[in-house]
Amino acid sequence: MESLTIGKIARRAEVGIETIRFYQREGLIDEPPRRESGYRQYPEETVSRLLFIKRAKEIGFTLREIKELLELQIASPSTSTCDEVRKLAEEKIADIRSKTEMLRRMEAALVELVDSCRGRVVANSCPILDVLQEEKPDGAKEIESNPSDK
Amino acid sequence: MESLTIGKIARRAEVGIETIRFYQREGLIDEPPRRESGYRQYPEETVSRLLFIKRAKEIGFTLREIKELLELQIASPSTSTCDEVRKLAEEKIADIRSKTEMLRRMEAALVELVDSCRGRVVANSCPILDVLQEEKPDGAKEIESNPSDK
DNA sequence: CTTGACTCCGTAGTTAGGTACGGCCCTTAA
DNA sequence: TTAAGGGCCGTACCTAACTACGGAGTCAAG
Repeated sequence: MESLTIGKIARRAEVGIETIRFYQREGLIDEPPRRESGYRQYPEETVSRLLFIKRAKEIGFTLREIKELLELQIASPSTSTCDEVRKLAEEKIADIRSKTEMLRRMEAALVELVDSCRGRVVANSCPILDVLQEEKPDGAKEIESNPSDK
Repeated sequence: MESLTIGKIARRAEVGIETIRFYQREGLIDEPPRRESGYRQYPEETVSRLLFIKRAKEIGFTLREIKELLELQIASPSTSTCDEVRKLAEEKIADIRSKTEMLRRMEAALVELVDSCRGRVVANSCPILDVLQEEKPDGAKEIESNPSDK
């Protein structure tokens, strides 16, 4: 009763039908049950999955990474993978924090830019690139002792 | 004196030489001055630019978008563009906030996952996809009155 | 019971973003 | 002064992630 054709989930998730077939081949979407005719029958849930993929792509995850993220939930098969799951999840959290930090800096730089524009003062050198100035708050790391970089 | 060859900035920014030439062609890096021999001479600043591009790519910006971001600083030519600059900057801020929000949700979901793993309770259905459940805190928008989506 | 929209599949083509090649010239340290 | 290691250029190639095609079977509204 609550099953959808590929065309319907495509419209709901705002992706192409071919894209869904592609994700299927790549293992991001499970192979759904079929009618006798061969038509795919998707559960509602698949729409969420597609939306998740879309959003995750927007924040720079590759399909490979997104697949890993999605698999983090289905780690039920063997309980021994719990540590692995935790490890991978922690890696992803680190990725996410790094991305968030960059976004925070970029937002600050852009807000500053907008403010200076509002104040009728067009900053001659807007601070987008300053995003990186702060990259190493202390100069402890990267002493650049590499002699090949003459 | 403070000029670098393409190989040196490539090593400093940890990108390939060919990539730099490619960015040059695409207009993300200005054409630098040359020696009589034709060798490119880059200022230190170019390294920051390359690092910025790298980081911006990691958070899902395309090269086209990154170019726009970089151009937001050099809006000095005509003061009349101030409004345009502000408009574009505000759009980018909105993009950034949307990305940040998705990252915040994903991080929360993963932290929850790690916590439940730690507690020796492997959640049977980990909450990665719940990221989307909250997508519309109120159900006001998207009434889905489209009759073609039968 | 037909007709127009939908779906099937395999395969080929496309775009973004690099990456490699190769023949030749330049630089620099021994 | 020479040889190893850059660097120059144009062009060709590559991977990821789609996107399109086409011929044949299916569904459902009228």
